[in-house]
Amino acid sequence: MLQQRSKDTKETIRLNALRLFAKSGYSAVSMRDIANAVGIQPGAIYNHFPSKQDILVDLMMTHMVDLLAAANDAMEGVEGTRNRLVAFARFHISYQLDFPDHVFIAYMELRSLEETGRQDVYVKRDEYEAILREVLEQGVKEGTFKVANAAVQTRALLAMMTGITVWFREDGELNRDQVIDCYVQAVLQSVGIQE
Amino acid sequence: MLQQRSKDTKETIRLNALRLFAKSGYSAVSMRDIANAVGIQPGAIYNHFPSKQDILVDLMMTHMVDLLAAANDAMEGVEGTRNRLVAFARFHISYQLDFPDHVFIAYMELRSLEETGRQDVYVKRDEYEAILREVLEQGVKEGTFKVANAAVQTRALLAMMTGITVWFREDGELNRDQVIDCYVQAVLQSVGIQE
DNA sequence: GCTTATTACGAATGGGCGTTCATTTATTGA
DNA sequence: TCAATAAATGAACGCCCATTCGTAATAAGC
Repeated sequence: MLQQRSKDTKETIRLNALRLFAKSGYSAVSMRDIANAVGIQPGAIYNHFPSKQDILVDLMMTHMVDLLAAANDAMEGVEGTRNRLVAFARFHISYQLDFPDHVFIAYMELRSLEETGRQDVYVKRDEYEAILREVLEQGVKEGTFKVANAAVQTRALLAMMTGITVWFREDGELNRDQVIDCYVQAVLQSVGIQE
Repeated sequence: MLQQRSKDTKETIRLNALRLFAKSGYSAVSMRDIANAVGIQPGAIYNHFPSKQDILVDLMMTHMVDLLAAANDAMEGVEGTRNRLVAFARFHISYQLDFPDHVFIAYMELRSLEETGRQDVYVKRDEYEAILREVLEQGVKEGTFKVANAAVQTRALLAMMTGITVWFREDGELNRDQVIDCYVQAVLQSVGIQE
């Protein structure tokens, strides 16, 4: 039997675990499933991750850190609350569409995390939510936006935009940019801005 | 050992399975977990349901049927697109808050359903989405609403409103009615209506 | 009160689970 | 070149899984 010997086995494990977790859910995926997908024996995974739980924590934390960095990047230098809202919306939706699996497990598998990892993820998520919330608060303060409660609206908008991955298909009736435009318009109007 | 003998064991199984599935996910919950919660032996469940999968199908289909009936009820006799939109929004959000576990598993455990049950649920879900979509289409036709694409906006709004259960707590900063008002305003504004 | 249908128990089935480990093989650095 | 390290195998561990089944206890109909 030929042995696959490569430096990036760890990365391959990550990729396959992510895909499988996203498709079937953390608890429905076994270490054997992951090992099969990678093409190694189950035991070999433990050379790279101390446990199944650690794979999930790794995936979720990596995602949150990357997401935050990318978001801050996208917002940097954008001036004006309206522009900042549009920038955030476009960034968020694009990110969902680019990394649907990451987003899905970060959202869905919080309950599969043991306490330690969960708290870390919560902190990052709050940090991410704060970016949008601050834009909304600023807009309300200036009178640009009409929003009853910025914190509530933040969660409402994030849920709205995140939901896109549930139904969007690249080969569907509308293409990516058309759908993004629809959502951006909905976001803008929802804060009381008419085009 | 005392034996619990009651006609509504089946209903108790349903209740506990729902609660456990919502908390931990279908595949993370074992028949032993359910039996423990009910206070019977695992084997006894099979007097009421032919399999674990059938419990899930039962829960999801019952929910979808109830949801549809309640929605049609709530919309009956409501005239005018704006009123109908508000009625639907209020109904949908209230229903989420009243039955968060039902809603959660109907949304989350579609992937745990085998093909047969899944198709049935999809049909019901489409039927439900159609109620909102038709309101939006009507509003666009009359010029009451400003919406780029009614089908997209339907999914966007449903995702937004459904997301409320993720964070809302009855003992939180805002009470139920205040939160509903926030969401209704966001919904109305998102279709281009200013209060 | 007795028969019959329900519903429960409790033990067993075969199989899959996460994880461990002794061992072998490949790669790396001096 | 050769020891040291890293990464794989493959078999095993004990445990839990969904489900089955013979048997016992209960409830319902006559």
